[in-house]
Amino acid sequence: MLSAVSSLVEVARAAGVSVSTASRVLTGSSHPISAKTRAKVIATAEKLGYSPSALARALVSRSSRLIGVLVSDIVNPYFSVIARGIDDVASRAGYVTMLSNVDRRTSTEISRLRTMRDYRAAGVIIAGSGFEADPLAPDLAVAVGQAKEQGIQAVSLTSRDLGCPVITADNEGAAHDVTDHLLSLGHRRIAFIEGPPGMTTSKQRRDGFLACMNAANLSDVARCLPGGFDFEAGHLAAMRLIARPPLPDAILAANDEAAVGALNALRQAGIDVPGEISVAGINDLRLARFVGLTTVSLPLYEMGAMAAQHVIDALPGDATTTLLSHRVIPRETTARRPPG
Amino acid sequence: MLSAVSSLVEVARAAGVSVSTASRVLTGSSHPISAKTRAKVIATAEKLGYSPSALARALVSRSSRLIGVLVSDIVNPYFSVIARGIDDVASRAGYVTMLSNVDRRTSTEISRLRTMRDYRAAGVIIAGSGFEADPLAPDLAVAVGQAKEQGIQAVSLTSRDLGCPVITADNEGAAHDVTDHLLSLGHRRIAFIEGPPGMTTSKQRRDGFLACMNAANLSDVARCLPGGFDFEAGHLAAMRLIARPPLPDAILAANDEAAVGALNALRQAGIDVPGEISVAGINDLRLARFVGLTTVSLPLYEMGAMAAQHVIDALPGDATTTLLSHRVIPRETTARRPPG
DNA sequence: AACGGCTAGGCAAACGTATGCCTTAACCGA
DNA sequence: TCGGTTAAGGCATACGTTTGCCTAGCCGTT
Repeated sequence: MLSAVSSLVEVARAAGVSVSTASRVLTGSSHPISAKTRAKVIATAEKLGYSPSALARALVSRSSRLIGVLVSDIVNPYFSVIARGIDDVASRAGYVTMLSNVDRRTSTEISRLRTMRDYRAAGVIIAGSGFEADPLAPDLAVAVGQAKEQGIQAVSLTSRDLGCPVITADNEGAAHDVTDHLLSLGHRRIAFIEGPPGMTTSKQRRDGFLACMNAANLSDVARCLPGGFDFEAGHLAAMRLIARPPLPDAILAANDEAAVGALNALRQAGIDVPGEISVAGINDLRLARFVGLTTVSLPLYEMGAMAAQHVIDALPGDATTTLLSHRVIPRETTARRPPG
Repeated sequence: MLSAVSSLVEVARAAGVSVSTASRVLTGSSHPISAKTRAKVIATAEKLGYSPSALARALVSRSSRLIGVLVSDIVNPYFSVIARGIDDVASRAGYVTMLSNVDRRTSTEISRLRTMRDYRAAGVIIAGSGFEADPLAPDLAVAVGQAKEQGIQAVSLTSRDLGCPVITADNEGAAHDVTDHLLSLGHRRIAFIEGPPGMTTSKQRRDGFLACMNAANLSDVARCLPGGFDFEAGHLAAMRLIARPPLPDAILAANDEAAVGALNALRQAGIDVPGEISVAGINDLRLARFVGLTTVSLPLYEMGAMAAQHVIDALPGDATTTLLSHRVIPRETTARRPPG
């Protein structure tokens, strides 16, 4: 209470024991300590408001309880749900997360990864957006390699080839299944609003869509439009569809936000959803529930949780890929195709 | 590249200099070093993939570049925007943020604060939800006091009495101004859907609403309904209003999410917004733009940025309160009151 | 009586870095 | 020639822990 900062040394002195004894009491070591001494040390530590230096601990034990988390943008609900999953299992295990926003910039990703390394993080979870085609991508892989060499666990949440285990959603399957849902409602001419070009996730979702359409022998009426992962992109893409009739039977957007943007454009144009056209998205963010959007729920929280658990358990598994399952959530923006 | 982990000692040896010289080169100390030696050290460090231990640095310099951030729930956009503001200025200054979700539980808040202290954070930014009436609130203040004694900067983002500087939005003013906006559109009978009971923010927003109504001599037609900060709460509150006609002229919700919930209930009941009734919220989350909700924009990002800057600059200012300004954003859910 | 094992506790080294202080050499002006 | 300043670099200590190894006493066994 009096001293500005109290170290183990001070606690030991005040309790009349050696530093090692104090340490052993406070860490709950298996080394035998008399009940009396133990109580004395604990009481003294309490009284002095002792706070063990996690820094010193990490230094000597050569392992911190820090987990680095790299996301594109924490404001994006996609990433915040992942981050939440990570933090929940991390803090339950006594770990703390270092969060960093990298804004889809691989160079930033590399630099932040280096920072996490400097802090001797137990592990790093990379949930950046994953631009496969980025010329810096190999450098990132190198940085990941260096981290691993230093004993830092790395886990990727997008399936880029980073030389570390990947835990991710089955994006392709998700897109496939929601497409299938639209087909089961009788829709045939389906337009797909793509995600940002170059991103792994974008590609996987488009592949899923096309695979499903192909399997149904509908590849000739499948249509892909350039889009993006945000509201405006969806809005714009839908406007373009509206401008060149006839409208498709249904629109699938690579993303809930884009789907809502499309929804908005359609309704502004006086087009009834789902009366005249169905709309669906992917992700099942809270937003989707608000507007009643049909979508597919991705295991984002679980991805984060699992990745954190992987780091904490110091699991190996170098090139393993874990695919978590999804679920189509039908809501009010999709309906059976109207006759005619 | 070869050694699993390389320390300054190894770099020094490999470069044929002493540890202190290596240190001075790598930290850019003002101590004079010959250009040749400097180059040699830098090259060696590069070749060995040297990563300076931030832990050891922090230990010896007695100050880390870690900033603790306590939020209720990072998935809530309110907090993620704040967190983004923090991280942007933090990482630009070479700091890294430790994020922790405390779920409105003061006990968790205290425990996480302790963890941040153990890591000798340079500062802690407390953006928990702020339950004033919580019996543990004094304990939190004590924990903050201990942290400060240890040289840890503390900043609160809600105006609880924590004995540390407060940087916050003018919640009362925001509610006042958006109420005023509704009045200026001719509305008189306004219903306010409150936030969760016991929270500072809830109370301030209600106060702002009531103050504005009082000033307009309309306290007799001002009506407050219990609500909450989420979609369901707004939905429920609106349902109750619908069940007992007549409808008010307008509804102000303490929150965008609740406002959207109310909007949803009204439209489900076939009530035209803004034709028959106006609806407004507070916060101006992305969601508000999507649904065209009239709201008031709060400086959440700036709050975070400013708090981080405060920590980094190690500013004093014990009991100071900084109020950041807001702006009413009229959109499509409010309109002039229909005649009759 | 000698010895093994257990309990309780202390000593000191190590983790990786920063920095105050010292030494040496070179250089400059008087 | 000499004192003084400056450049360049090394030595050693400190930061706050953990932990392997050692000591001392005590008890029980043979």
